[in-house]
Amino acid sequence: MTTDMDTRYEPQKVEADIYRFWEQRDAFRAVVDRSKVPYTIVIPPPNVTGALHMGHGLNNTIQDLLIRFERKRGKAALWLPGTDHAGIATQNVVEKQLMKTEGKRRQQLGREAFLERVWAWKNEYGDRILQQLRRMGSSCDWSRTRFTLDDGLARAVRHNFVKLYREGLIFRGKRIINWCPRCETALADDEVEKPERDGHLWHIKYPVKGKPGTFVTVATSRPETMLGDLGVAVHPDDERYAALRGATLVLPLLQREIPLFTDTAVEKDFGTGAVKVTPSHDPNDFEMGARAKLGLLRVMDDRAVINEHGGPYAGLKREEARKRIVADLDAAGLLVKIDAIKHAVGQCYRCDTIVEPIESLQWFVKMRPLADLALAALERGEPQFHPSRWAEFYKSWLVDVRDWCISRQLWWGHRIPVLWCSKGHEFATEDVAPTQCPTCGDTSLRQDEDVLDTWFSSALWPFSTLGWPEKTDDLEFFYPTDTLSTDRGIIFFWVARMVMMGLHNVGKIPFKHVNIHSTVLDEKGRKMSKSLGNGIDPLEIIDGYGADAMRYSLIDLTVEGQDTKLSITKFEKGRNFANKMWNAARFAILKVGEGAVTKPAMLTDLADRWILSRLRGMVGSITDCLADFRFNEAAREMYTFTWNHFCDWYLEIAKSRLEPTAAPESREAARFVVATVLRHVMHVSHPIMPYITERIWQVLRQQNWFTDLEEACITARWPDAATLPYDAEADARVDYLQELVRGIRNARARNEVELTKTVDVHIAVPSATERAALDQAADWVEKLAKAKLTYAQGLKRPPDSDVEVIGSTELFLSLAGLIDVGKQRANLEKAKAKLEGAVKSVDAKLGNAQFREKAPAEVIASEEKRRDELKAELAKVLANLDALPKG
RNA sequence: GGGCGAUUAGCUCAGUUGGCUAGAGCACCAGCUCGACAAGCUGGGGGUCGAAGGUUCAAAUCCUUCAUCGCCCA
Repeated sequence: MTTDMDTRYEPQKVEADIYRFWEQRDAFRAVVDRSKVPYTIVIPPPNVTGALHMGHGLNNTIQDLLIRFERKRGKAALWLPGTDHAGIATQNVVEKQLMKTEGKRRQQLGREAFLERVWAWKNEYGDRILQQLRRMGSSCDWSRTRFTLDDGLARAVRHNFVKLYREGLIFRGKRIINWCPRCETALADDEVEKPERDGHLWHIKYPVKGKPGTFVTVATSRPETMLGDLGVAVHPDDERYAALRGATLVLPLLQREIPLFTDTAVEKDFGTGAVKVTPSHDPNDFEMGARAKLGLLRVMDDRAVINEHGGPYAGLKREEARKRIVADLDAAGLLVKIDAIKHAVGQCYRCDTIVEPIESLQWFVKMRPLADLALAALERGEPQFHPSRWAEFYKSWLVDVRDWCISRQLWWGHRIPVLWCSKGHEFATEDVAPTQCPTCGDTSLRQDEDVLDTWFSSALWPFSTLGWPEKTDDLEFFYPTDTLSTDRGIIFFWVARMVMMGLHNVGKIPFKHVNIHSTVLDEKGRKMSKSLGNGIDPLEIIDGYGADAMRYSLIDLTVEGQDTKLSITKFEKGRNFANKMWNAARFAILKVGEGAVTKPAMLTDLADRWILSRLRGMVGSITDCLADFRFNEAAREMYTFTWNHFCDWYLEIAKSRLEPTAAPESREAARFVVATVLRHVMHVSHPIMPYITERIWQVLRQQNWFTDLEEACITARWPDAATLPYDAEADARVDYLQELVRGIRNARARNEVELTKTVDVHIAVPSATERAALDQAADWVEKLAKAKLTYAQGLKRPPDSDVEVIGSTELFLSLAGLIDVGKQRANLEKAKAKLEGAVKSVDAKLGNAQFREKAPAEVIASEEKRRDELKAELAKVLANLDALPKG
């Protein structure tokens, strides 16, 4: 890195070098250090198949800024990275590749050979997303990178499974599960998406046996399931069917005889009040069928093709079977009517294929006891959600929790550690290669073919990555973690399950805070998705605008709890800000030059006192904002301070004092102030904009301004606002002087005075206070306003001048020959109207007896003060208006 | 059907616990190459805060109802 600074900040030239610099210094590594307070974040592990998208961009910016902030605050900060094996998604990718390149299905290859292919794929592409995270500037401790299928995590998964199995919290049973016929696996309830779509409700007549001409009409949105009907249910109180109780119906098309039975779960008022019952293909029917002991009858295979129980429809895909069945019913005169309806149809969250509810033998986790642990923790306020409303959302799921189907008919994943011996004994074991049955010693063993839901391993992530089930130093020191930042979409999938497993296994919640970040939408407010092609690639933004610009813009745009609408042009703000910061530093370095800056014994200059006081406010505020999850406020603070206060005002004021010709004492003070401000701005901007601040920091080091400037910004200790001076007088005086400068500029613009021309300005100040302010700063007011000032109390208005009233101060701009009475009058009339309106509203308020009686004293006092000020200002405006030549 | 969120300038959004004349960025208009920055500087125009009620001395802010949009659950 060199000190040469281009006139524009060019992130492409420096980011890679800076990242290397941090890595060479081992700056991201977290060490167990009991003299420090730990601060831990575990990354939500992205899928190995994934590519960085803007949601990752935002979430990882948040995590990185928290980690950088806490690291700079002196904590032992650990950001633990890694990836998730993503069972279905990864298996799909490799299956597709296999089909494309070799025309083979995985079954043709066999389990072992196929898994070799997946591992090969993972080893080649699996860390692509981690490389992309580096581009963003993510300061993860890469030495601790974990993968949900690596040995340690596999061990944790087996340990957890066996523990839950022995505790009776994992069981195997026949239930209706969601089956994806494309992925050929079971899915958990929350892996099914249910968008509303157009469908039909077919009303079908089922003939009553032995009563020709008598029918019971049922309605269904899935007519093909009638092949599996084992009964028709009505409510026991439904008078319409009282006469038919105990009747037998004849299932159309198959002529199967099925009973009409009663069940209180039937809704009398819905449709005809009679429902067809297909126990193997619907969760409600499964329950009713069990109560009525109807038995089970699956009519579809794992690829949603009608099986041998479907009679003439055997061999048809479900869609084709539906068409044929409807046509045949119609031909038989059994189709009463077809209603168009809108209904929610389940589809696979990985491939969008319509999910088939099917009766199947699967492994489940009994969730109630675990959810109760999480609910009890929530009562204690653990974890804390940001924004807090998500706690309710999370709670609602825990209250209504259902058992979790954890077996998947996939090959890529953690194999279920349950075995059976040839005598039929079942056992679960942590042993990877068990040789005999613990019950009978039989050595002929068969392991369950299925693997576990990916979320089963993700649920252990905050502690399995720290060494659990071993009692490691890492686990003891870094657990519970501090903050989990994630998307609201996986509060149930992941957050809730981590909490339950953390409480159950480690006895402590896995994280103290859960930050639910915004959802990133496109400029039209739609979710960014591959299929819409409306995503913005973070890497393109980094290439074009720089990582800091992307990070800054994302944080600036993202209000806690609101979704973020994004378009490429939004990143210009971040880029422009980085450029501004760069140029401020460039200017400072140019003018302050090399060599030590020394703190003056006393700060005398008003502008110096003012900017340091503002700096104090900004540092304190950003510290609070970052500690309090108000990131966009922090972004705005640094922007306003750097751009408006520091660049627009302080640097402009200090320019002449930094010239070599300036008085040495004044110049030294200005050098000190510029250097100090810059140093602090780099500190507090670092969490959001790490690259540019580190780059500038390195240039500052070469300037040798400070003997105590740490070697790297990333690890330099976060500043304490309390060490900076608070100066109310300077704040107030500079506010006033800024008003004067703006007033003069305004009058100049109104009168079209050329920018190069210095104008004479007479200022009638109302009191000694304002005079004192001008005594301290007239030089820079003159410079910034391009004016020659004369000021005193009670100064009269010179001839040929325009006036600007600022509170109780009058500014008279001498305009020999250029005076335009019309413009002056318009200006004063406008001021008059505005002031009169304000005075009227204040008078109304103060004239109200209720207000005087009930409002707090300080509010009344401030209103009175305001009224006096407004009236004084109005009086001056009126007097000046009066003095204008008539006509 | 139930729950949550949103509605503020042309656009995208801020606006703490109710308390000055409601702010910013972009866009727009006018003027600026003045030795940090045109990705810039200076000045300016632009809003009855979705609607209607209510509480209050005081409402963008609290309450009720309604409208529109979005998300989640059934």
